[in-house]
Amino acid sequence: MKMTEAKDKFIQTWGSLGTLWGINKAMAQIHALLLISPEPLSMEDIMEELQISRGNTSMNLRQLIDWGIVFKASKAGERKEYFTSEKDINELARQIARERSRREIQPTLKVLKEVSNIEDDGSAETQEFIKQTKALYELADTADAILNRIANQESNWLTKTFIKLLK
Amino acid sequence: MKMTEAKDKFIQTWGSLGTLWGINKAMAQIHALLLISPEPLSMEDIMEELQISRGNTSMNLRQLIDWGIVFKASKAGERKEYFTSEKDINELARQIARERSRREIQPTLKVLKEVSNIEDDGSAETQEFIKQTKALYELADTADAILNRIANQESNWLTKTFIKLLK
DNA sequence: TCAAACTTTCAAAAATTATTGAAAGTTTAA
DNA sequence: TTAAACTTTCAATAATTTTTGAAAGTTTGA
Repeated sequence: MKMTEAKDKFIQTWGSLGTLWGINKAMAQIHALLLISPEPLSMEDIMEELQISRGNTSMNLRQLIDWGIVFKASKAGERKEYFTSEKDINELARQIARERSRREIQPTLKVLKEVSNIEDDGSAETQEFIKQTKALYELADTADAILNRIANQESNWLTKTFIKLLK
Repeated sequence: MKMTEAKDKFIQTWGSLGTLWGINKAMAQIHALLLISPEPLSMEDIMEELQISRGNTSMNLRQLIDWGIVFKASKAGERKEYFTSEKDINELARQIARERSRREIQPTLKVLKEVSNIEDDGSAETQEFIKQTKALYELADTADAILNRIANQESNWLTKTFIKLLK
C-alpha cells in the first residue's frame, strides 16, 4: 500500500468510526488528518485535503478545540491560524475519558439517582424499576470511576493497568 | 416523583443516551422499557407504551436480539411472542463489551495494522503516519483486551477490578 | 388444508443531522 | 483609521437516518 492510499484509508476509517460513536464524520476526519500531520495545518489545508467547506471546517475545529484535543498554533510572522492535534495518544485517551465522563456519565448518574429514589409502593413494577435503575447506577458509577482514573493518572496508565490485570 | 414520571424520564434519558452513542432512539427505549418490566412484553405492549409503529418495533427488537440483550419469551398457551431483556446488569455490560469489540474494535485494529505497515520512505509525513497509527493500534489493542476481559470474566468483574485498582 | 393471528419487510415519507457558502464579524499591519 | 486577511455565523439546502404502514410472509390450531 502506498502512503496516499494508506492515509485516505485511515482518514476514511476514522470518519466512519466517529459516526458509530455519535461524532460527526467531518469532525473525526479533521482530527485524523491533524493527528498524522507532522506540521500544523491551516484551515485552507484542511478544506483542501478533505474537500469540505470553510464553514464546516470552522465549526468542527471549534468542537475539537472544545473537547481539548485540537489546539490553535500560531506560526511566527503569519496572520493565518494553524491547527494541530494532541499528538500523545495516551494523553488523547485521557482527554476523551475526561470529557465523556463530564458530558455523558455524570448527567446520566444524576438522572439514575433521581429516578431510583422514588417511593416504593410495593408493586412488582415499582420494585423492578427501583432494582434495575439502582443496578445501572452502580454500573455507571464504576465505569465513571474507571474513566476518571484513566483521565487522571500518568499517561501510560492504560497499558500498565492491563499488565496488572493479567497477573 | 411518581412512578409514571420516573419511568418516562428513565426511558427518555436512555433514549437520548443511545442517540449519543450511535444507537437509535427507539432501540434504546425499547431496551429501557424491557429492562424495567417485571413481565415480558408483547409487540403490542411496546408499541402502545412507546407510541411507535409496528414496523419500527419489529426491526429494533430484531436488532436488540442480534446484540444478544433481548430474548423472545413464549408464554405457555399463547400464540403471541413476548420479549424480555437481559436483567442482570453485569451480564448486560459483558454482552455489550463483547459485541463492541467484535463489531468495532476488531475491524479498526485490522485497518490500523494494515495502514501502519506501509513502507517507510523516510519522509517526515510517512514517519509521523507510521508512528501515530502504530500508537493508535497499541491503544485500541489494550482497550480491546480490557473489553474482552470484561466480556469473559465472572459477572461482577467490573466492580472487583475497580476495587483491585484502588489498592 | 385453510384461515386467523401474528411478524417481517420495504418503499415512501418524515425527521434529524450535516454541510454549504455568502454575509457579517474580527484582527492586524501599516 | 482603514482595508486586507482571515474566521465565524447561520439560513438554506443536501444527505442521511429513522419511522411509518400496508402488503407479503409465516406459523399454528382446527
